Order: sequence, then C-alpha cells, then structure tokens
Amino acid sequence: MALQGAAAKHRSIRGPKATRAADPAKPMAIARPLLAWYRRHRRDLPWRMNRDPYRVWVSEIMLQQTQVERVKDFFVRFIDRFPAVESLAAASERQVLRLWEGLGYYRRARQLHAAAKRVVADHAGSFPDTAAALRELPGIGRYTAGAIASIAFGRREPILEANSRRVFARLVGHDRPVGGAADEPLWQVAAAFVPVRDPGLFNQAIMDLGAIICTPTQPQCDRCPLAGLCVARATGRIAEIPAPTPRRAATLVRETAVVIRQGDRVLVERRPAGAWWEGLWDFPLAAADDKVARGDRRLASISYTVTHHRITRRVVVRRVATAPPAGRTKRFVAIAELDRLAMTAPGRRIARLLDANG
DNA sequence: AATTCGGGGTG
DNA sequence: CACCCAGAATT
Repeated sequence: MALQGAAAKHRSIRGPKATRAADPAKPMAIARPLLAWYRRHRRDLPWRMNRDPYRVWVSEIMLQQTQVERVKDFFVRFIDRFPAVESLAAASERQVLRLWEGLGYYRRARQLHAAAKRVVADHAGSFPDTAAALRELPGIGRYTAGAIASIAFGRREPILEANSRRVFARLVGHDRPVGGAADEPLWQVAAAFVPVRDPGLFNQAIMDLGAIICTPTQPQCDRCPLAGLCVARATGRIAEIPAPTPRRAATLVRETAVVIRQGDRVLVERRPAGAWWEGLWDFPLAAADDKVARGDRRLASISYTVTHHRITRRVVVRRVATAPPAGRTKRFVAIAELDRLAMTAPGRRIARLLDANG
C-alpha cells in the first residue's frame, strides 16, 4: 500500500504502469466498473426517458452552467409546450423566452430557437448526427456537441464539464490548473477513456459519479467504483485536485428603477440588444444624471448579483396623469398583465412587489 | 487568453 | 459571504 502510494506520487499521466492507477491506454478498466455502478445508482432524470436527440439537445442547453435540480421543472414544462423541434421552430421568440424566464443565460434560449429553425429548414427536421456537424449550430460548443453525439447517436466522443473535469483530474492526478485552454490535457484523458461501446452511457456515468460520489468537497471515496484506480486518492491529494481557479473581485453597481404608474398600469421597456437580459422586459432605469423627481415614492431596494457585479437597485414609484407613448420597446401595461411578459429577474421582483402592494 | 453572460442552492 | 454549477460566444 505504501509502495503503491509512493510510486503513484511520481507518476505523470503517461507514466509507468507499475501500480493500479488509471491508465488511459486501458479504457475498459474504467468503463466496466463505472457502468456497473451506473446501472445501480444512476439518477432518474426527465431527459433520460429516451434518447430522442431533440430532448437530449434541449436538456444539454438548459444544463449549461445550471444545476440539474434547477433544470428539471423547466425541462418538463418546455418539452410539454414544445414537444418536437418543429413546434419549437414555429414558436415566437417571446414564447420561448417566457418559458426560459428564471433559468438565466437567455442567449441560450435565443440560440436554441435559432438552431431549431435551422434544423427544420436545413436538415428537414432531423438533427445532424456527428459532433462536428452539431457544433455548427448556435449554442453548441465542444462539450454539448460531444454530449449529444454520444448520448443520442452513440458516437465515441469525449465530454468535459464540471463533473467530468473533476473526476478525470482526480483519477489521473492532474494537479495543474484547470479551465479554458488548461483543460486540454483533460480533454485528452476523456478522449482516451471513453469506450467504443456505450460512449453515451459512459459519459453520463462519469457525470453522475462526479455529482453523487466525486463531489467538490467531502467526496465519498469509500463508495466510489474507481477508488482503487484513483491517483489523487492514492497520493492523498483529493482535496487539492482540481486546483481552485482564482476569481475576479465583485464590482459594486448602484442603479435606480422608476416605476411610472398611472392607475393600475405601469411602463415597461424591452432590454435593447447588447444589454444584459437582451429582449426581456424591465422597468426603465434612471439615467445617471436623472434626478429622482419630487413626489417619487421609494418602494424598495433590491440587490442581486450578475456574475461579478453586485447590484443594488433602488425602486421608486412615479405616478403620472397621462400615459407615456408606447412602442415596440415600451409598453404601458396593467400590473396584472405583467405575468405574461418575459421579465428580467430584478424586474420580476419589482412586479411581485407591485402585485403585493396593490 | 480573458470576459461576459443568471440565478439559486449550499456551507 | 464565497463557492458551485452537464459552457458558449465574443473580444
């Protein structure tokens, strides 16, 4: 045991094979115990009912930087409303965004919609079935192409995302920084391990292992089917691998939203192209030099975080006698009608305040 | 290579 | 509060 640990300590990914460490040259050494574990412990997820490429695709887009538990209900509602690529392609962007509201990264929804139209128009409604062709569609990058190609089409394609990055890094003892270009060695590890047989199940199994057993903190190595092959475990470096990536400090932002109200109607604006939450509705934000008018009533102050921006939004209500002009990007709508609009997260919080306060 | 996209859950 | 999450596109 001590011998094994000492030997593993000085082994690189392509090092000698003196011990039982994971060896990319023998993919089945990983796949066999992993798939056996997966058959018993895999998560029961709504997108795993079948291998319909459309469903796999929708789930993979929703899951980008979004946790499984959060996606479940959104996925079921979305599939219920748009059961096939044709119905999604035929929908309006407004409908798609409304179903996406609250899930975040709204560009995903617009790209999903655009890709659906392209699949219908250019591929007669059937998905491209190789990773390279899938990557031509908007919103599909290296990971998502590999996931769809392997899961829906049985292609031998690797994947690397948050779970598999951690699992593979620990498995081979990859103690260098990860993320971005630094992930390339781990892509090579993933490519070496993914088996010809059942690559889709293998990829899903790696992700489930990362989500259930090989967790970021306090992994349950005693229940891991790959524990005996894991270099990080053999060398006692589980807690240090993968190396944490430095984060940017948060920037503080202050802004003021003005609820322009006449009776039970309020003014909302659509976020312009290039702005955060492009295409979603929100209350107008006061310009930096726009003094809060006399008579404005302070309604609330809400804070929220967008990546590395910490934003405090003061909300004031300004009652007006005449309705401001409407247009494609400005609408004057009854508070009760705000439900039907796809709104930004802070905008929705304000809408709920208005609803609660009458 | 670095930045920019959300939002909620967790310790 | 810090960290995390089935990443992709843009610059």
